Amino acid sequence: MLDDLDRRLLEILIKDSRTSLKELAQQVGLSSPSVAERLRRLEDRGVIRAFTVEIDPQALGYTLQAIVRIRPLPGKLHIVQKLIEEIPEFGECDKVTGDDCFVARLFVRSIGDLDKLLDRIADKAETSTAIIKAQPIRRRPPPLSATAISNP
Amino acid sequence: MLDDLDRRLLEILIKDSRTSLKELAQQVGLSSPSVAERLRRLEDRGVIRAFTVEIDPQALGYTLQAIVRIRPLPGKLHIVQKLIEEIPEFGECDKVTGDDCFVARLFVRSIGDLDKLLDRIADKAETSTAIIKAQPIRRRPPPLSATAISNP
DNA sequence: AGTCTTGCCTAATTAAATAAGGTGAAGACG
DNA sequence: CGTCTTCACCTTATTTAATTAGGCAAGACT
Repeated sequence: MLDDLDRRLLEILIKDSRTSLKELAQQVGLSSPSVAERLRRLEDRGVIRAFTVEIDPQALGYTLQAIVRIRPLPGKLHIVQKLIEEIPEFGECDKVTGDDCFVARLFVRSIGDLDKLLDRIADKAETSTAIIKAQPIRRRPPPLSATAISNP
Repeated sequence: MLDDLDRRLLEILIKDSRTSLKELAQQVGLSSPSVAERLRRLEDRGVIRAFTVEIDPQALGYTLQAIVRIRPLPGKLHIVQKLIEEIPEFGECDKVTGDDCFVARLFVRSIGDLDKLLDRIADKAETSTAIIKAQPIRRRPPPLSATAISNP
């Protein structure tokens, strides 16, 4: 699937996607056109979904994050999903097995805003909210090479 | 905090962080050195945390994701946290208020791997696992400008 | 009023990305 | 068993972008 060079290129790009082809090339021992070609293929294959910037919510005034578990009332599932998608403060939402149909992440500037946002869903779903106190692991990609578990 | 030009630059970079300074410059009506300077300052201020690539877990064989709620047994909190951090399949972990001390995202290649991973925590914490069936909202940054809620 | 700072500009320089064309090894096939 | 094709890579030349240096104007500060 991925060879060792691909993995090394990805590791570097995850840390800094602005790394030049030249720099990438010498780190892995290829020429820059070869690196360019590999990257193009990683994108084509969908391994690299996007080149992007990571924004710090705190720096934007979003000092509070919460995990919200959402159980739409009977018949309200689709309306609830649409509603969530349209609220930009939801920074992530997963539809999961179990009673809590959705698990979502909410970015807010204050507890007041949290309350206001949850009110907008309150008549269509039950919610349980947990305020995030710390982030032991911030978003990171899955392992690129075999791990203790996936390849024992 | 951020002016309108900063926001427009960020919006473009979020979509594609490889956008050239020249391109950015003409999109917002500045010269490229000016854009370069603004980006530098956005980084210095910590608004832009990093330039990175988004990896597709599926393309790497991680076809399954789960949300795991973790309640460490008495006295095991730190050990559990350390354990989680060291398992690369955890792609995210938040420490939250409430009974479920941690809420984490797990990337796995199979149900079997999920089971093996949870076993490694089983003697130190209680866990509740929800398999992700769909992702109505994939990771996205908080809103850059005022919203209905945060500025009513 | 004078001067400092800030944010921007243009022009020149340096550096990087891309395009074109060639080489050699591995596997496919007559 | 040899030849042909494909593939991944290389180097070099060209194009394009980033950076540096220096200057200008507006608003803040003394």
